Amino acid sequence: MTTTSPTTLSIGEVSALTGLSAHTLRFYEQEGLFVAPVRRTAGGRRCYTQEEVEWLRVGVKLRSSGMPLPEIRRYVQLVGEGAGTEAERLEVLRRHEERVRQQVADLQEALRVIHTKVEVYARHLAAGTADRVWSDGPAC
Amino acid sequence: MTTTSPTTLSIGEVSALTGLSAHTLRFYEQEGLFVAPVRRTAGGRRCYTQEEVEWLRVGVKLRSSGMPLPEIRRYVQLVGEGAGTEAERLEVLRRHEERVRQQVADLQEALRVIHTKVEVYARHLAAGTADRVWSDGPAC
DNA sequence: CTAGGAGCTCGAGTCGACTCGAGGTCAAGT
DNA sequence: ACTTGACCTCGAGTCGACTCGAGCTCCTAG
Repeated sequence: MTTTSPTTLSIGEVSALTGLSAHTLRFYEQEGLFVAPVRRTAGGRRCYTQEEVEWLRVGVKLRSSGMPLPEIRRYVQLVGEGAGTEAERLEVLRRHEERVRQQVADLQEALRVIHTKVEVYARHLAAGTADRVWSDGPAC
Repeated sequence: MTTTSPTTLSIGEVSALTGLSAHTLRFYEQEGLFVAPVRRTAGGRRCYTQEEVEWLRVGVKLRSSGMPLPEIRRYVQLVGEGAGTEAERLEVLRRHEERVRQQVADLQEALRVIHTKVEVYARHLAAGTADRVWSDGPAC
């Protein structure tokens, strides 16, 4: 991957740094997930600033926690509008935070159910090694 | 929705009970998420047993925690094969349990990042009410 | 006996977020 | 000058899990 000046990074470098593919980085730009289009070199190649990479680190967490692209775009757009939009940005983030907390709670509930089942199987297998494992009751 | 005998349930009843749509219940059946095809009335309508509904409660948790249909199908198939497959069933469940734990951990990490950002905005807004909110440093 | 709601099958459509490929350009080492 | 590998754009394809609709049948209450 191309190496760029000390303060600026090629798409390949950013890809390595963020774990996003170059394809995805271009896609995100096109989807408006950067405050402004990424700057280009004379030859037309993207060069990312440190700040953009910083934002990507956050953006990746927003995505991986399930924030839809349109909502991220909205947030970015607010940032782009500058001062005065902070309250709404906060609201967007808070709403998402709440959703993630709910998600975690739901997963933990699922985990409870799954783990119970795991325990049942584990117990029966431990008890029945070299023996017939229970064949009564619901089979699943 | 049609009401059925005391021990058996119509698709509408099961839908109400599990939160899955009738469409989805049929889809699941076709995808092999039941040990055997659901029994039918003389008129060709599905009638679910209590046991099947019991299983759906578990199945729903597996799905909602992200287990892919093919893996659920595999588990169901093992159940269908009867005694002797318990060890593999356990393994399938354990593998999924592990994935869910990882998912939770990832979400919690994302939550940490998001919450930090929320706090930053909250603090700045609290400090700057009726004043200009910070306009220095990275804008996002 | 008839009306209307619940079910049935089958095939097609949707949705979001990538992911890929073709066909070309740019740049750095030899 | 050439080769090679990283980039570029644009449009199309993929994937999983539903979701919907058309056109038909069934059943029960009035």
